[in-house]
Amino acid sequence: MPPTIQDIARVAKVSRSAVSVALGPPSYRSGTRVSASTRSRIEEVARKFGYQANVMAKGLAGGRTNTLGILWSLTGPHLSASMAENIALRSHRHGYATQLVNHLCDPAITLKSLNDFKRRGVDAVVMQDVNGVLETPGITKVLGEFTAAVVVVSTPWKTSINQIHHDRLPACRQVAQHFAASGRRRPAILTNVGPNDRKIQAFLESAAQHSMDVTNDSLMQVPNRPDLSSAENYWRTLEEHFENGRQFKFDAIFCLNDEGAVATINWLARRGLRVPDDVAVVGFNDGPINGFLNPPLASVERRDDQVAAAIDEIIFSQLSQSDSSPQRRYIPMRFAWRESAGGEGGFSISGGLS
Amino acid sequence: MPPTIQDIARVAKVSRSAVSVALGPPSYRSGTRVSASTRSRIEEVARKFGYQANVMAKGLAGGRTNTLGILWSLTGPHLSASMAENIALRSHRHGYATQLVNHLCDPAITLKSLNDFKRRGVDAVVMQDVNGVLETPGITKVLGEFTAAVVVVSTPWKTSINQIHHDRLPACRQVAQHFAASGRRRPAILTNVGPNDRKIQAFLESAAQHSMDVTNDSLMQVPNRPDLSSAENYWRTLEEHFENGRQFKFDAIFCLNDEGAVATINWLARRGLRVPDDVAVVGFNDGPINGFLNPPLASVERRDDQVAAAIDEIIFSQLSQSDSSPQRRYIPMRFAWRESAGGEGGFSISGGLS
DNA sequence: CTGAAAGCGCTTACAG
DNA sequence: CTGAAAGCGCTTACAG
Repeated sequence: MPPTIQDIARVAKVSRSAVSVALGPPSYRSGTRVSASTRSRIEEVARKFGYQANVMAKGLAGGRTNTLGILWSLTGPHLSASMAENIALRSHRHGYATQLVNHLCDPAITLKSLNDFKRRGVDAVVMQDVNGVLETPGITKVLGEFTAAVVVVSTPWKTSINQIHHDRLPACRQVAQHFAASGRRRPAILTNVGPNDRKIQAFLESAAQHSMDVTNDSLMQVPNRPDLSSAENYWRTLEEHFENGRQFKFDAIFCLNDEGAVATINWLARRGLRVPDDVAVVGFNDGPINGFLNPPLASVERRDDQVAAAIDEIIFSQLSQSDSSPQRRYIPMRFAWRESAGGEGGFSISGGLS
Repeated sequence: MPPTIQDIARVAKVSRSAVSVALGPPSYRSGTRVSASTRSRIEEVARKFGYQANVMAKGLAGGRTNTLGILWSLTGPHLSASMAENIALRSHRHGYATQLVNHLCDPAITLKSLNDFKRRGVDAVVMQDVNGVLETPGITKVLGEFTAAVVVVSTPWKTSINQIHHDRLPACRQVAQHFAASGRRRPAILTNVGPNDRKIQAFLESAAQHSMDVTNDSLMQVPNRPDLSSAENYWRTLEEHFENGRQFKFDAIFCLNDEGAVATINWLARRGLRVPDDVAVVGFNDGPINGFLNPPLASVERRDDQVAAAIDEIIFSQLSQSDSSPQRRYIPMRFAWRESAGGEGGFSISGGLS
């Protein structure tokens, strides 16, 4: 029903191959060429017919499908979903469709999805490393089979695959520094362990270095309860931790997501503790309402837009050129001061870091 | 490199067509059949080889690609992104890949994307109607060309395409009823106009019916400022509206998203107005932290999970059977009471609605 | 019940 | 500089 390369060839009075070459990317011109005049004639006819190459045929015959595969963890606080959306939007601007897969941090799903991308002729892949999914055997090999591939990692990875190091640790240290610099003494960090171990360590080490009171109690573990929202989960964790009138002794809490921080502030309020006067609270991810909460919620800014821009740049430059020397980018998250953190903003941004 | 149908055929000592038929869905068996014994032999070989059909070849030859296209508006408050993610996850459970496109509420992009889905062999489509995107000429026709298609609409649509009516209006009326029943007299609704006109009307009409004071001022327009977050935008709108000491006279505000409601509460607090004592506030979308805000934020529950389940059911039943009589579902949003709305919960849910 | 053949719409060597 | 041909890996009539 839609016009094929055959139709264009007939009307333009050339062979099908001429059409293919004329309409394809410069790379098709290898060995074979079409004169500028026939080329523009072909383009004219194609435009008139509204010709769009059949993607499956192109892919099957060895050409590009103009498809980007996105392999992301979309569960949990919604920000990761908006990240995927950002990448998809940029991809479409380049004329690329996107296939979206939630790898759920599962190595088996990850590998299976990458192979599925191959069978589907996906040209390039961007994937997020979570929970060491990249350790999956064979993953480097299959990533290498795509025309372009980028991984977003929280820890540098020892391969030649393009990577963006989206570093959480400097921000964790900044939070500790800010607490110390603004006079807090008894810090705590509230999160689920496993994926967050390095953040926990960075925060607590930095807190200890600044002579704060770091004890075993400073880490309050939030269990994994996928049926609960983060807020609910944090709230219950605090309830369980301090039931039977057990003393709450902290003056600064770092929550590893904003929802949990909101719940924490609420919980503190019901205990008669004020934020930031009695307890400083900092969240993570810096959601768009943080500035309008009461008190405004300090957080860690992800800078996902920068990550998306870097992905865009790497993928589409390698997709258009044949030069594909491995690329590396570094994008650190950073502490975003607001009143809930206590003290003053300028303090930690300049003084605190100097 | 990966095994082809040819390889399987050779080892199983049958023809390629036999393999195709044996491994394909029941529909392939039309006219042609394979004995149970050869079939299981073929399946055995395929399993041993880890055979996965090449999707592009399948699609090109007229078969299914096991791909679902998702055409959604992903901008704005992040909830829509998590909706797309929900659909994608369900799709993968059925062995279907997903192509995600943000149609940005633009008719041209919508039509272009649907055609692109066709060229790519996408089997089924689910799309969200926003801003009357479905009015685009030719859209019914192209939707009909897919094996299955579902649209999610806020107003019933007069075609035979499968549709899910995700109705916002009952919830808007419930909010008005609740305000009236709990003694409020001067309601306002705060939102951008255009896409929300029918919600505004439902709210204000219902408020008037319950003898509240509805005036021209009751609608406070939030301008479209895509560079601002919703919270920021609502805040500024209130500032602009009541600058120069202009009197704030409302005792109940309905904000058409939660972020805006959070900003509104913050703005009221700075004016010395308490929620809900002086002003009742209700948001929209019922985000996961609403219950942990101070005061807990009443809202409108979208029930997106129900919508996703309905999409799943319709799409994949039509994809597996050839029966495809048009389906319709009705899923109303509903008012979710919390303290910011004033009065009492049971009140509006039972008494308020009776 | 099974196999040989044509064809889906492209790309890419390979001759001219 | 251009065209005829083979082939990508499948599905689906169509003969046997």
